[in-house]
Amino acid sequence: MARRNDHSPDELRRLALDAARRLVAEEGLRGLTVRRVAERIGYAPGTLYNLFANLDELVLRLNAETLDRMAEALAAAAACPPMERAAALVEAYFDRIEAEPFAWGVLFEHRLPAGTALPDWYGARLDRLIGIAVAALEPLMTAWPVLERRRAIVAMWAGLHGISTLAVGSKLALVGPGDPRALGRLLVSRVIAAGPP
Amino acid sequence: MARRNDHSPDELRRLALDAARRLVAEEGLRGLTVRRVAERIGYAPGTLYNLFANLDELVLRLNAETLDRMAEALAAAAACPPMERAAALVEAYFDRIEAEPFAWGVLFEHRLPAGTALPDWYGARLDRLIGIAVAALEPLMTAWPVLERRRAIVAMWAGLHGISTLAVGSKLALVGPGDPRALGRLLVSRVIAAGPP
DNA sequence: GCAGAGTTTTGAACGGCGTTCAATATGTGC
DNA sequence: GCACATATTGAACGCCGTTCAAAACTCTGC
Repeated sequence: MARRNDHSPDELRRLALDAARRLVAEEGLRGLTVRRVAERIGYAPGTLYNLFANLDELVLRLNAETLDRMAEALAAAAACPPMERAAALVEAYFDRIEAEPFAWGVLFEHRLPAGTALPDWYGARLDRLIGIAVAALEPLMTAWPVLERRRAIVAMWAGLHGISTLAVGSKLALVGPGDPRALGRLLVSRVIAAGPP
Repeated sequence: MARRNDHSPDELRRLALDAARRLVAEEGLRGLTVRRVAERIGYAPGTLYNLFANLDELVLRLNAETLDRMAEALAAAAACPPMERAAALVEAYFDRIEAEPFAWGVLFEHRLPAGTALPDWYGARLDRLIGIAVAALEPLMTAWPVLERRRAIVAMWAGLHGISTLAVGSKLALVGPGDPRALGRLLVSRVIAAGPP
């Protein structure tokens, strides 16, 4: 069989990624298998290997789209008056995660085999995200020297990831009071206000 | 076959966890399988199911020990003059992670099947860890109201986890300058110094 | 219409996985 | 020695990711 002509390769990739996203939303990374994706889109497992090098690449593509969605949410939130901007970004960040907690979890749960590096197109997504945060927050950090601002923003960024990761894995509730959003607000507002050491 | 009497059940669990830790150190979570652990300790795969309910429990036990080691490292670092304590804790934290980066990664990479809660004995480990940080740092946070201190410490704690997770998965280098330790120091020192919003 | 070339799709096959469980080998107490 | 209890085994099951020769399809040139 070949060229069923139902779908172009790009359409097939779209179908596969949508099916994968749905599987992840339902059961997390453990529920995402090549065979199940294939079944959901009505093709044989082998077909997926024409579209992606292997399951790892499919997961990376899925994660890239998750990052893109976050980037759009943050960019939209950044378009507000400077005074409210930091708070708006934090809210948008957690809104996005709560909309798709499993997909966000996969971002950290998935690791490439030892020795395999993340592809460039994936790194570009991370860059874009941090770039949005830097552009939005830098002007607010009047207490910081210009050259230190990016570093501080990366620290906040990583800090938010930590909070959200622990929250998604329900390892945060065990440890203390306060919802993740409050912790995120705390972290970001304190670092912005504090100024350098 | 039965009662080979080479090892008591507790000794067997010890052997299995040691083998598991070595496998993780070599290849990460992907390299940790029931069959390989069994092979390394010279028993059949089925035997491991007398010692652990399943592979998930084995991983949780391994993670619990990883948390215990971190707790000991932090407790040791906290026994220093208050002025140096925050910095000492951050250094000890990253020292520990660098000693076993793969094992630390497994802490976040591993998720239980959807719907399964973390067991109590695991939560106790998390509690002990955060308790050590709270006891060590609370006295330093003179700018914070007493009731807010724990919340702020949890936020820092989660923030450090974010930094270390991104660093271990090499998703941090892609995004900005500065080594993880510097970001950790920045986060902790700024929150401690800042005082509440 | 048709033949052949060129692709896409298939599905069986492979080795490995977690997990179960009847059968078995080894102890212990009599 | 013998029966009881238990720790251990390893084959079996159903799943997994991945490969690849064969098959099914489309397209081209006639």
